[in-house]
Formats: sequence, C-alpha cells, structure tokens
Amino acid sequence: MNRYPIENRILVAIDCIIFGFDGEEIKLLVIKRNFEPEKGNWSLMGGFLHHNEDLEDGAERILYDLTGLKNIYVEQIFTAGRIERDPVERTISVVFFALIGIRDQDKEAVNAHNAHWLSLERKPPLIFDHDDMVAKAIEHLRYKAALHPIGFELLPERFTIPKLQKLYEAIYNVQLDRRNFSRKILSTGLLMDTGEKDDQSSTKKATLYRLDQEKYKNKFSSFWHFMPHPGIE
Amino acid sequence: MNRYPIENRILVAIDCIIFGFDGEEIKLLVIKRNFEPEKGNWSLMGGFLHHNEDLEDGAERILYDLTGLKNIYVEQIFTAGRIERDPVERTISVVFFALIGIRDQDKEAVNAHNAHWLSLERKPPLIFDHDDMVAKAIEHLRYKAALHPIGFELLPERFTIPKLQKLYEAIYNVQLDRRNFSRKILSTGLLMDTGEKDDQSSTKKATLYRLDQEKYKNKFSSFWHFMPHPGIE
DNA sequence: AAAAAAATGTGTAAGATTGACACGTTTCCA
DNA sequence: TGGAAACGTGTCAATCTTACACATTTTTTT
Repeated sequence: MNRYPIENRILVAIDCIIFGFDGEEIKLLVIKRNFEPEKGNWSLMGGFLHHNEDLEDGAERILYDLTGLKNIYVEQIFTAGRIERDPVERTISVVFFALIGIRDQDKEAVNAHNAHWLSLERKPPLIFDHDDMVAKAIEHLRYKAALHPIGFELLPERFTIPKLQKLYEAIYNVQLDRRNFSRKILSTGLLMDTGEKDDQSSTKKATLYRLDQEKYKNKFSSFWHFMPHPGIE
Repeated sequence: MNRYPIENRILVAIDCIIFGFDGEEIKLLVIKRNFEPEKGNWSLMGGFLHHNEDLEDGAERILYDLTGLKNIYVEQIFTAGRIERDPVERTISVVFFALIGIRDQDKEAVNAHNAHWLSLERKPPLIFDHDDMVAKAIEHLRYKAALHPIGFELLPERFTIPKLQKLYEAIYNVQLDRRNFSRKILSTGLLMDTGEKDDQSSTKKATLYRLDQEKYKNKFSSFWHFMPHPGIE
C-alpha cells in the first residue's frame, strides 16, 4: 500500500510571524507580496510546504528566502484552515512565530529583500486572514511571556532594566511601576551586571545587564509568575 | 486563476485527544483502529479533513462518527508534520483536544463505538506519533489550567472541593494542602454552594458546589494565577 | 455501643510578596 | 549653573502564602 484511498489532498502553506523590538515598541516583519492574487500588498512571510521537508524546516527555508534571516528559532502556534481563507483554492496554513532582537546586520539583509519592520500599533491591514494570525500570535506571546522569561529573546545581548520594562509594557499594553519592576526582575537572579552603562540613553546612564544563560536554561521550563495583575483580556 | 501552479498537495488528517476525569485520575479516550496499517492497535480518534469543511467541523465530525459524542467543544493545539510520521504517505495532522466530564450516558455511547477510556498513567503505547501528541496535549492542559479556570470542564455539574483538588493534583502531579486549596478556590467566588452533600463519598459528606456560570464567563479570559508553585517541568 | 479512623471544614500566625510611594543620584541641556 | 529627566535604592502597610492546630461528621472496628 503506498497511498490512502482518498482524493482530498490539500495545499499546505506556511506563514511566519516575526516580532522585533527596537527599544520603544514591538515591530512586525512583513513583505510586499510579489505574486497574484493580492500582489503588492502587505503580507506575512509565506510559502508552500514541500513534500520532502518538515514543517519547521519549511518555515526556516521560507524565512531565509524572503528575508535573508538565518538560524532563527521558530515556534509553531496554530493552523489556519477556514475553507475560503485563500480565494484561489483551499489552502491550510501552519503559522509559526519567532522573536528576534532587531540588529543592524539584520536590518540590511531584510531591506535587501523588500521586507519591512512595521509598528505593531500602526500597521496597515494585511492580506487574507493574516491580521487574524497576528492577533493570535500576540495572544501567544502574552501567554508565554507571562509564564516564561521569553522576553529576553527580543532584546540585544546587553540591555538595561528600563528597556526590559518598556518591552513588557509594550507586550501587555500597560504601565508598570519602575521601582517594583526592577525589584521583581532582579529577584529572579537571571540578570548579570556587566559593569557597563548604556551610552545611548539621554540622561542618567542605565546599567547594562546580560542574561545568566545557565540560570536562564534551568528556569525556562518552570513557571515564573510574571504577569501584570489586571489580566490581559 | 483557480489553482496555484504547485504540485505538492498533501493529505491532511485530524486527530482528537479527549481527556476525562473520573474523580480519581485523568483518563484518555482511545479507539482500536479498524483499518490498515496498524489495524487493531490503540489510536486517537482520527480521520481525514474533507475538502469542504473547516478544521473544527472536521474534528467534531470525526469525534461523532467514532464515539457518538456530540456538542463537544474542541480546541486546536498544534499540527504534527514530520515527513515520515505516517508510513503510508506524507500526512500532516492537525491535533485537537477537548475536556469532558465522564457521564454515564456518554459511557454507553462510547462503548458502543469500540472506544475506551484509558488511565493516562498506565496507558499502552499508541500508534504513529500519537504518544507525542498526548504529551503535548498534557502540556497544553497544564498551561491552560494554570491561567484559566478550565478544570471545571472535566467535572460533572455538581462537584466537591476535594474532587476538584484531586483533579488539580492529577493535572500537575503534585500534592496540595487541603486547607489552602479550599481557601484559594473559594476566594475566587466562582463556586456556589448547592446546599447538598455528596452521598457518594465514604466518611464525612463533602459539600456539593456548582460553577457560577456568570462569573465563570467573565473571569475566563483573565488570568487567575492558579498554579502549584514548584513549576511543572 | 463506644472508640477509632477517615475525610471534611474552619481558624490562625509567621513569613513572604506586592503596591504605592519618598528620596537621592547622575546626566543632559538651556 | 540650575533645573528637568531618567535611574537606583529604600520603606511600609496591605495582602497573600504557607504550615499548621483543632473541631465536626460519618464509617468502620472492637
């Protein structure tokens, strides 16, 4: 037996949602679609799954082809399958997401590929059901960040506590108390003082920290109860 | 244009993981597979997605056909896509899960369909990558139950606090303090005293509660910080 | 029939955590 | 040079958590 006696094989797509953080707000990586339908409109990085590749490999291939980004850890979040979600033909799409710190070398690669970082707050509508995918991805990010120290993935190797706070404020769209945030984060023991100061910032230089990789790995799988109290709707 | 110029359409399956709770331990609903390959071995409830149905509808159709269970709320958890996960041909499978209270009428329907409730602790190996799917589903359950009052879905309409505690102990595989658990649960305000006692239990009869449906719906989307502290691995 | 055992329900006190602030320090800029 | 802006540390009351003691109800044992 080489095939199931069934006729309804379906086109399987992959779409990638990449979040970045520039120190002020969360950005979404998108691309201008270069084939019909919806040619020229904003789209997530997408493509079709090949017969001989795993889902994650497909996501990484598509990401590299469309943006030049390599070695990105992608994580599957859900599969979109509404019958009419693609007007051309029935297509289900497995959606992946990734968090990256926006670095200069990445910026060049990305721009060379006609991709762009858009502000999550002020982004234009995307094609098909991609806005819905992004909404689900934000929800997923909020879930994960509430339970795991995942926020660091969005920051450069060295970062300040105020930047980290801005990140969490952007994720949950809340205002946090500077003093209490600092205390809570430091009490996790995940941060190591580099001894250096941030020379980017305008007034008093903030201390640059980096992740204690050892503790980070150990603590990652356990809950860490970091979430703003009022709830995230 | 009615089709994309691509040749690699793929078979899309759906598999359903149904958890139940009998007051002592968590059960998994499985079925003896009645077609090749792996005919006669334990399997999740599965089938192929039809061309004209949404994913959720497919899951509910398959569940009804194989077990007689109706009006079950299913929730997608992930999509399994390893190249060689099905030996017959490349198949990706969208995995759904649902929580149900094991009721007597369901038991009959289920048995009539050759399906069985197996103890999650002592279950035999399942076919293909179904064991992996179950492991992911447990993880998903732990996540959700840590943040949302989802546990009630696994209980009958009226239940006692000690039963609820047993459920949480089964989900997280921990021991909880009776007194503290009771206080924490009652403080949520989600439980309403029915005034009745559980006549099933052996020694002192425990009070039967039921969910305050109004508050349940309101509170559902917000975090509720219920999780055992040591972490869940 | 009384005593022991098992399970449930209520209370309490020490310790830890949180939330809301005060106050001092460093750096930039007018 | 003085003030504004951003950062860092400290305090304290209120709340929540943890670890128990003790009383009550029902079943089982002797």
